[in-house]
This record gives sequence, structure tokens and C-alpha cells, in this order.
Amino acid sequence: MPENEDATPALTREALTQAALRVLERDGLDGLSMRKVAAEVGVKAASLYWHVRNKQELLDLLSDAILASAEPPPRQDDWRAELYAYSASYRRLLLDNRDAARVVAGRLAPGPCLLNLMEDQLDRLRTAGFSDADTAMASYLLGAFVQGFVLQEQSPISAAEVLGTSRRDVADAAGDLFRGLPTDQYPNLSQLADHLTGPDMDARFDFCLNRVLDGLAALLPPERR
Amino acid sequence: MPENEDATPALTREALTQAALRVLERDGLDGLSMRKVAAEVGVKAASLYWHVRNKQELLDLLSDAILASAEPPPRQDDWRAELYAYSASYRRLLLDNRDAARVVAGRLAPGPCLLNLMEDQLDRLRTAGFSDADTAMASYLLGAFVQGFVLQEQSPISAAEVLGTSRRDVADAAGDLFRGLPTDQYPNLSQLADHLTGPDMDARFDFCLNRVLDGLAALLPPERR
DNA sequence: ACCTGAACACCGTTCAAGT
DNA sequence: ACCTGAACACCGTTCAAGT
Repeated sequence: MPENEDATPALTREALTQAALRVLERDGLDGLSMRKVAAEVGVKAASLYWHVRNKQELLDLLSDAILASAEPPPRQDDWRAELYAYSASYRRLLLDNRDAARVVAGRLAPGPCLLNLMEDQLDRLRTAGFSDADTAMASYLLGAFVQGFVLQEQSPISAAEVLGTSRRDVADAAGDLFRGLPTDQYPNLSQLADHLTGPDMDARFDFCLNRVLDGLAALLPPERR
Repeated sequence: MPENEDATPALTREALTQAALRVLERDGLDGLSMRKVAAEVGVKAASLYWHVRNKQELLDLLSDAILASAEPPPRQDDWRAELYAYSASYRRLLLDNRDAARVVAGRLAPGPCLLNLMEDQLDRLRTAGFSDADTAMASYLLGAFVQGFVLQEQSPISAAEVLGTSRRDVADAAGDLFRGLPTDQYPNLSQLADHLTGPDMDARFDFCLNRVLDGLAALLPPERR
């Protein structure tokens, strides 16, 4: 029965995925090439195509590997606090892995890790009192919202940022731009400049997530909110 | 004063942007190369770097060009209906331009078109009764939400879809997968399979947007909701 | 001021050939 | 069964050189 008697860990899809994860961390998604992943495992690029159909499939594996380190927050008999913690920790996970949002976004090829997370989240929504239909939709909303938010947060804001300008500097520059607009043509932009560019991403996330949770709460009968 | 006396339209950034737009429509974002854009305007790739710092900057221009066809919905003295229409038409615009969400997402290098849209949307939020701080944040929330949603909607769902499988087929396959899971380990996923994979993207968008709008409404004093 | 040729250092993928 | 060499058809970007 033992198909692999020697200790040398044959080149598996698992090993490939881990190598891809290291390359992603080191060089980012734009620097992630089949050639580099191959080099990382000590093999030539062409060899990868024996284990994996193409680069897309490797990215599917990578996506699930990123989710592997996700940990659901503790149960605490307060659906709203749980879902808040859930979304915040999902955001943290995406922020902590380089370009993670871009890798994961829209890639709903459900790997085992994603399945476990979904199962757990669905359970909390149902016990909170949401109907089956609402539970399914709410789960989609939360996933799409967090991924969308972090995607904005993590992606290069413009050509400027690629060239080394920090996020804060870009925001400040936008603030100056807004303030400098003609007040007759752009009264709102110029007046709201501070509010538009002041809040950092943590504050924005908090605001947005609370609005989404308010919206979900409105689906519940008043006594369960 | 006339710097360009002959009628031949010199190679401008504008012309470049329009060419890029055509290449995007034809070949998608992954097929959009500097070489192809150059060919589209009858020039060699190296020439582009006279007009534009790099590809990122061309993508910034492209992003604003996509927004150029956006039209704010009519005023109708109902903030909720207006914002619904706003978001729905923004989604439409992104869906109608190939890979538009990927081009626009996170690229807040505010071009003139985006500025005009923001100004208009801020105005509606303020007259609806939102505070200045809430107006700024609500505008961010709506933009991030729609972009995040369409990004999921438009991006290849997995290696499978790249190989020609339709979105509906992928969803159906996911449904079969969910239903086939062991009911003791995945009770929620298996029971909610239909709800999770049934609704099409229009229904999902409608649900999610209404939750977001409910959440925003909760910020207003009751009489203005 | 604007464009080109040629080069540099890369890509993803295929496929016959090796072991 | 698994890996390689070599090739194909591409990339973004730079830079001396042309006009």
C-alpha cells in the first residue's frame, strides 16, 4: 500500500501551495510567477503543469491556503458582537497576508477551509434568528463586503502610490485637492474635504460594518435585535 | 498661440485613453498591453512613455474614462430611491464595461468624472438629512460596496470558469457539492444549499443594497427615514 | 518635441524527450 | 510517473539614436 516509501517529501500540490504562499509574501501577486514557484521547490517551471492544470488552479489552492489560518471568534450569545468580530478578524487576516484580498476576491472555488468557515457563520446567523433565506444572503453580504473593503484598502490607490507615496500622503493630497476646488461648482466636496479624507481605514471599516449590521438587524423581530 | 495648426490630431493622452478603452473591450484587462495600445494608435510601444509615465498611469486615465459615461439618476425627493438608483446604475455601468470593476477598484486617483459624481452624491446625502461626517462615510460605503460586489460578480470565480463553464453552472455545481456534504459535520451548508446557490446576482444585489440602505436610514431621525 | 530600434529581463504554456 | 530543454508567443520598460 505505501506508494511513497522513502522519506523525501515528493512534490505534492500541498508543497506547491506552500511555496506559492512564500513567493506571494516575498514578491506580491504581481511578482508571483510559475517560474519563481518552481524555483522555490527546486524544479523547472514546466514541471508544475504535471501537478496543476494552470496558474489559475494554483491560485485557487493559494486562496484556500490563505483562509487556513482563519479562526472563528468565540461564541458569546450576542450575534451582533460575534459577526462584528468575525468580519474584523477576516479583515485582519486579509491585511496580514500580502495581496490576500486580490487573491481571494471573487474566487469562490470553495476549498475545505472556506467550507468550515461558512458552516460556522451560517450556524451563528440561524441561531440569531434569521430565516434560512436571509441567513444565506447575509452570509454572502458579509463576505462580499469585507472582501470589497479590504480590496480597496490593499490595492494601490493610483500610480502615485506605486511610486512610494504613502496612503496617508495620498489622502492628504486629495484633501488639498478637495479644499482647492471652486466652491461654487463643488460646494459639497470643498466643504466636506476634512470628513472625506480624515478618517483612517479602521474608522471607515467600523462605520461601514456597523451600518451593514444595522441593516441586518432590521430583518429580525424587534425582541431579537 | 495655436500650437497645433494642422488638422491631424496629434497623439494626445486623450487619444491614448480611448485606444486603451477599445483594447480593454476587445481583449480584457489581462490582454491589455502597452504594445497593443500602441498598435491601436499606430505607433510603437516605446512611444507611449513620452505621454504617460507607465502602465499604471494609463490605467488611472482609463479608470476615469470608464466613469465618463455615468449618469446620475433623476432627483425625486426620496433619498432612498435615489441612492438605490445610483448604486444600481453604477453597477450597470461597471458590468457593461469589460473588467471595469477590476480597473476601477481601489483606484481613487480622483479624475474629473469621479469628482462630479461624488459632488452630486454628497449633495443628495446632505439634503436627505445626514450629518457632514455621516455623509462622507456613507458615500465611501456605497462606493466600496458596489465596487466590491461587482468585483465578485465580474471576476472569474475559479479555474473552472476560465475554462468556459458558465456562472450558473458553477453555482449549480456548488449546490450539488453543498447538498452532498455529510449532514452531521455540515448541517447548515447542506440544508441551506438551495438558498446559498439559488439566487442570481440581481437578487443578491437587491438584498445587499437594501440592507446597506436600511443601515444608513438608522442614522437619520425617525421622521426623515 | 516626439517617435523608433533594439535590447533587457522577464512572462505562461506546450510538448517531445528523457529517466 | 514525474521532470527537463527548448521553444513559442508574448510582456513592461529603458535608452541611445533618429527626425
